[in-house]
Amino acid sequence: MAHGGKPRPMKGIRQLAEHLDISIGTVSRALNGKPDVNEETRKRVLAAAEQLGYVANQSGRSLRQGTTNVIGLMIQSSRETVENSDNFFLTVTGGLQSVFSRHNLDLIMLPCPHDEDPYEYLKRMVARRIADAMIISETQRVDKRFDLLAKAKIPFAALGRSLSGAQHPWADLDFDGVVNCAVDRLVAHGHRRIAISAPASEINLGFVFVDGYRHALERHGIPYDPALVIRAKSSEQGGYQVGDELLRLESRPTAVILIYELMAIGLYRRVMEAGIIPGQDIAVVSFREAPRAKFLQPALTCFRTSLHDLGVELAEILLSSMPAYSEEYPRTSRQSVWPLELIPGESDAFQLRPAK
Amino acid sequence: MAHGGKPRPMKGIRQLAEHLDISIGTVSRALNGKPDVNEETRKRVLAAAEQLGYVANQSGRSLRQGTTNVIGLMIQSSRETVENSDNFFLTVTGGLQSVFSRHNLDLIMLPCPHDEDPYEYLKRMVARRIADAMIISETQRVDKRFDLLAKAKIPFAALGRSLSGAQHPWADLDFDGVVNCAVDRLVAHGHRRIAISAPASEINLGFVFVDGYRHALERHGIPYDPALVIRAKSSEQGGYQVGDELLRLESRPTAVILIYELMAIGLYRRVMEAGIIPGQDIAVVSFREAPRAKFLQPALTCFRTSLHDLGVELAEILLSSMPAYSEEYPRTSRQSVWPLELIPGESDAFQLRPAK
DNA sequence: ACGCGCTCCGTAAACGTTTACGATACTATG
DNA sequence: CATAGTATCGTAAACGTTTACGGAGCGCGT
Repeated sequence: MAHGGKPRPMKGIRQLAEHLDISIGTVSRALNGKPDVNEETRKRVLAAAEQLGYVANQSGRSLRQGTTNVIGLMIQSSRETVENSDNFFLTVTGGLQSVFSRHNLDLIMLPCPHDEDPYEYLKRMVARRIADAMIISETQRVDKRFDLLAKAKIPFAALGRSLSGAQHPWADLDFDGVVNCAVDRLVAHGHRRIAISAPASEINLGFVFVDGYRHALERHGIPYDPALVIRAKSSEQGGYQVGDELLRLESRPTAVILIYELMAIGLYRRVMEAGIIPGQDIAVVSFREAPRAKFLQPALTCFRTSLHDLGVELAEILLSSMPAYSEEYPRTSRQSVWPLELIPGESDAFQLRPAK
Repeated sequence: MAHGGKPRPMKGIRQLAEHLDISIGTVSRALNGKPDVNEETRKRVLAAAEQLGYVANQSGRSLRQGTTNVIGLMIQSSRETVENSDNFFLTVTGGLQSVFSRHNLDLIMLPCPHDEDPYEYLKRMVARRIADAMIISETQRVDKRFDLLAKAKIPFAALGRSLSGAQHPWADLDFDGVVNCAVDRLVAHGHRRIAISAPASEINLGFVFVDGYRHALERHGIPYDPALVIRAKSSEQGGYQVGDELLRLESRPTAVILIYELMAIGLYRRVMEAGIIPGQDIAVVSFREAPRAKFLQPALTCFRTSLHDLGVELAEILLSSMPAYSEEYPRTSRQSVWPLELIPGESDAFQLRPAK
């Protein structure tokens, strides 16, 4: 019988067992839904735990069963990211959690400090066994983190495709599709000289984007001109810089593909300073709609997708490669390119005059 | 002697001890910098640990000493946040980490899912003892989380001031100062009818901002008109909406104070659609410079601060309220208002004609 | 009466650390 | 030489769980 104890915080499963006059083994089994426990006593245990606010100590639990029920999402708060990701991660995180929460898995974000090597940071986190599985982002062209995780035998998936080594699980946006669609569209409007902006080529994204661009051009029999590839930051500032570079080119392109919509703000500004009007003198198409640039004039033609759903996809890919959940998420492939939808605007709506 | 073992991953401190032919107690003491261990053996232990890649299992450690060496930063990825915080958190996080890392404390971000009650989420995290201390953000006017943390006796600090209950530790931006400065400036330019935008008043920020605004007006003998307080989201969209509301007012304000710089993009757009030119027909001043709006025309008068340094301040406040670190961070006050710097632009640079 | 299977529960051993305590060897002191 | 003090280390007990194992009670068929 309860000896008048008020619901003060529990000290452990032992107290809860004493309170109920049963053994701690039974209490544990009752709480964890094990089969060999009377339904009657299970109810009593659950009720008492609820009332006394008992929650199993995570350290004890993980120590015993070697599992933390936590998924880690590593992000680099690099200057680049901080400036351009405009809550990319928070949005994807929502999708991830909607899946993980079904399995009582908690997601934590692990922000790697600016001044620490991402590899060392991840190594530390892995060694501490802070999470059962890891999601890494902002993958580099060659990224040692893949080997680290593989060697440590910890399940993982990448947000952003991997080119390094084996067939690691990842989900990524369909850069190829976007670039293909953009080039097709521009060519159909009469453009032949099409510039493109991309981040540094060590970053996977920077490589893949330009690669797709080159192939798309080839399909149309347009020669690839490296001078038209402009490396810039994915920010308004970067867009301004892209504008600068465009104006500096001897034979100015008639169209430009941006990798990040915010850049359009800076680009518009720069070219308009030079008396060039977007959507009239130069066509602009951009990847990945940010809600930011909605107010641009003329309206920007861009590609949109649900980052939330991308998170869902990535979560399922990760779970499918975790032994404890793999049978629940059977997959034929653990790589996924996520489609985007074209949002036509006015910024590329004009037909180029055939006259040079 | 090492019996030819290649540096494969360690299984525990026991193996490391066997490898070195000393007891696990000594190994533990050596690794943790305890005094009663020979400097010679300490070196050997450290070297072996480094070579074999041994890192103490966090679960075992926390179980024993009841501490995790982790600080949790809870964020709500609410729609509001996702849309407007533009990496506010990631930037502050950098400052937090720069302090925590000096004490081998790791920061993890705990994103509360949209569909979960923040209070319940925090309760779960606290019960799991996932972190030694907590930082909460986006505090509400009355926020039960403060009581929860206080009752659980877990050290915490808030990013955003608290109005609920006792004197909890927090750091926050100096909204009062900003609003005062903005109103002073506008009044000096001849404005008397000044509108302001703010988020919903349940959010502390929404309340504090408007409160400061009212007091500033009173100082100048200008009556407070509730109709001039426009509640809107802190996004371009919200700015557009603010423009709408302004145009709808019978006696149109000659100036407006925005709470978030991005809103200016939408606001500019809306009022210009109505033929009203910012910085000429209406004065605009905004709080908290986002790097986003740098390209606005006319340049926006706004207030800037270092969110990184705000993070540093917040970290020190938190540590000062943790018994293990308090002597290292002595403070007279655990509440801190963080100053901002005025960045004059052209958007409020005109003198209002005295004629009505 | 006996054995068997089933349901339910208690016991105790792990999991990997840290740390209080005691043991040992050595040095200094009388 | 005896003793006290110091430096260094080993031993074992915790920390809070989960879970393999076995035991008690019961019903049932032979």
